[in-house]
Amino acid sequence: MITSKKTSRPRASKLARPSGPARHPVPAHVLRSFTPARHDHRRCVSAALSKADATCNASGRRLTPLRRRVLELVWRSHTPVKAYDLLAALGREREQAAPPTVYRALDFLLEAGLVHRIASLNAFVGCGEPGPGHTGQFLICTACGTVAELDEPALSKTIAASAERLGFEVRRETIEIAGLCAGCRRRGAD
Amino acid sequence: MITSKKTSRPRASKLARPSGPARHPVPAHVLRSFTPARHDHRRCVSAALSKADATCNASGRRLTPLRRRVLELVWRSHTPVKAYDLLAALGREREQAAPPTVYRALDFLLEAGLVHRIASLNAFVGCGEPGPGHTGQFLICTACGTVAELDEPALSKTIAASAERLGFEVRRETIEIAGLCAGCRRRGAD
DNA sequence: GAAAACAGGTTAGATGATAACATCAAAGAA
DNA sequence: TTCTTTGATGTTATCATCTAACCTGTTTTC
Repeated sequence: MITSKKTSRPRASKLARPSGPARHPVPAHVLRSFTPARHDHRRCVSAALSKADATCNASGRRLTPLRRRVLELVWRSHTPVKAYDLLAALGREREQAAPPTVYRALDFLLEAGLVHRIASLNAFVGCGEPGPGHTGQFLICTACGTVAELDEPALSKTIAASAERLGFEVRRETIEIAGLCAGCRRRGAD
Repeated sequence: MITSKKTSRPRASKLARPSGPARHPVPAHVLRSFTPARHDHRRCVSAALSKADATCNASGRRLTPLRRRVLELVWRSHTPVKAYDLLAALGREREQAAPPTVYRALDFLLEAGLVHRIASLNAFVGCGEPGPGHTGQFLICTACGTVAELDEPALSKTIAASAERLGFEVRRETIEIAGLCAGCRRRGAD
């Protein structure tokens, strides 16, 4: 995952989202869209880190160098990243890196709402719109591995209605939809 | 899980669902409801096994003694069962029981649609309405551990609509809603 | 009855996650 | 400032979950 990251090309400074006639314009409820084929991923990552700095400052949380570094590694890829891949990446750049190092950082980032855990993959993705309250709704492409994050109130509303009828009190929603993203369908991925 | 199963009382042969004025009558889209406090669980399990026999016969799959036994162990409890609890239970009744024994049986049962995997718990539950095509929608009570399975077309429809707008082709839905069931709320569980 | 396909046993190990305790640094109180 | 408390991380060990690979025996199919 981490190892297979495509080296981003700094000079391809098109807009982050292609300006041509997109076949599937990104609706407003999409917190994190599928990766445009070519985009300046450096910008993508640094934007995420800036947001993280801001939200941590605002909430009085300490985004330490280690935590920030783990967040950066998570954002390095648009596909979910495994804890042990993070561990390996950390191990390459510093002496000390044991499982608790990574898991503690991830716990912090999860709690701060900066990353999400994808239960069906045992993996983690950066959150496109950090902050409390929004729940995980994900579309996961099984071909390219990319994840899009939704915040679809209609979905939560439907769930709430269904739960209501059974007298069930909703606390946490795990919604992970696996399938094929538009790009992979177009190029005929299975 | 397996170890903490309540011994079912064979003589309490009320109906499986209480006939009194239920506060939350079970709607039709509920494939597997929260356990009524008292029900003849033996009947519950044997019904599941009969259904399994039937669907396997119909589809030409071989529900071997081992697979059938694992399915029975899964159904022993209305809460999701962990693979290693199954392994321990098997180990008590036969010599040979290693992880692959259980995981292979579970793979078969998953494929046959006889059990579901709850990704957020790394655990398995029996499927209330075996057969292909229906996707996992679960309400999970964090207090008593019981799981209800839904087949709420409105939910799938909402997801389909959302995916459609992004050109995403849905293949598999993982919907796991954690919270409190009616019973646990009533008795004031946290 | 031989070949092929399938079920299961067995060994080993990869991957995922946590407990428990030690150390050091930052933040707040005296 | 110095002391004290809290929080972050290092370190070791272990538990939990899942899979690969290879082998044996049993059905199924031809």
